[in-house]
Amino acid sequence: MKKSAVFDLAILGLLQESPLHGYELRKRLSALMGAFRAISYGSLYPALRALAEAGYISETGDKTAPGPALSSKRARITYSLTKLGANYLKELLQDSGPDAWEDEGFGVRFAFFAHTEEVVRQRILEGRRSRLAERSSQLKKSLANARDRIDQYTLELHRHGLEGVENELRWIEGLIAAENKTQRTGS
Amino acid sequence: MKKSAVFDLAILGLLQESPLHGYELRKRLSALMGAFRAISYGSLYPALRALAEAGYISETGDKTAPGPALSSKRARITYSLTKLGANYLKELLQDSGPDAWEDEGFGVRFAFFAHTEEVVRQRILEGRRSRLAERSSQLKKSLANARDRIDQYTLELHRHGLEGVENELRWIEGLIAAENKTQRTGS
DNA sequence: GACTTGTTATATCATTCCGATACATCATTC
DNA sequence: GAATGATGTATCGGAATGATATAACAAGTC
Repeated sequence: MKKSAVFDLAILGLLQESPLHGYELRKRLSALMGAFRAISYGSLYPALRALAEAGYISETGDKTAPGPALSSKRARITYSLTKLGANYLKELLQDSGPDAWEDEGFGVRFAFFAHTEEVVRQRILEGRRSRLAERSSQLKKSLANARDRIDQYTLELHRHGLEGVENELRWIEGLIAAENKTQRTGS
Repeated sequence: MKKSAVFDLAILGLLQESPLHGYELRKRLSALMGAFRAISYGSLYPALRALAEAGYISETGDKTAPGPALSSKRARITYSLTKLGANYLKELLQDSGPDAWEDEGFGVRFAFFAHTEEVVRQRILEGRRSRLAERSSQLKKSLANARDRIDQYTLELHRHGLEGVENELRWIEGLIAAENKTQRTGS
């Protein structure tokens, strides 16, 4: 029943900036996720339909074209955010729970930080920081334990994994510092 | 029909070292994937069953216990690699195609590098290197284009993504250099 | 002894999600 | 004019997840 809220957020957030059709939406979505894999149409179109049914977005396009002239232009459905959808988006942007700082969700949330309240931003960054710190200490422990028992290659793989986590941790800490500075200065 | 071969490889590779039961296997599998998410039992058990049916692994355990004494010990099925499975594993370890250097597969392949031939190792590393180089240049281009058009936060997200890719690229290049050195020195 | 809590262990199922594919229009290049 | 490739909407089978059920056992606690 409760589908991926992050997904909805990404769609609504992109539509907030400007109305888009599915193809373009997918491209932006993929860009948003960055290095991650692109989402498929098999996920996108059903999600759009669900959002439309819920009244959060509206479809306008040549699909429901006035009868005769449907062959003149290419079928192309433009989705735009409704007022109801804008409210829902605002609500989603308030959330600072685990979904917001776990791996799948964080990138999307961060991308919309410009539309997120200062307090919420800080909570999310702090949540992510503590998540990464926990993972880092786990990896360190596991590395220390395994040091002698395991394969050189596996060891190197884990070492590199730890390095990546610590890199992101430093990044987050820099962001938190920047947020605090901005706050004190008053934007 | 052709399920995830990487998955099979990971299971067979772990069972090669020692026979294991499902629960322990899952833990090792998760550790192997490192920071990535753990695979679920809903994937593991069907996969084990399929491998058993194919004759690559054998199940031995108290499940098929001698009738009366089945309540004495906890049900626990131990899986071990068969000769057929060992051959199949060897075959899988020969592969140096795209599956071996894409994101999902590379980590697993690398973890079993100790059981992989020198030539294959080099091909896989080179494949990964070129994959990462391509991604890096794409990201750079996209960053240069977007510089002025997009959000500060989104920009920072992409910048950090690029940083991560370049980090891994340097790591891979270091590994390639190390392999070459080892090869020239003769192990 | 009875109780909770936590770990080990196997198993299934609905929902979700992806990859492939099909179809069609338009722009470009040769 | 015809091939190629980008744009665009849409669906389907199969695969994977997340949640959940069940159960034996261990360790502590009251």
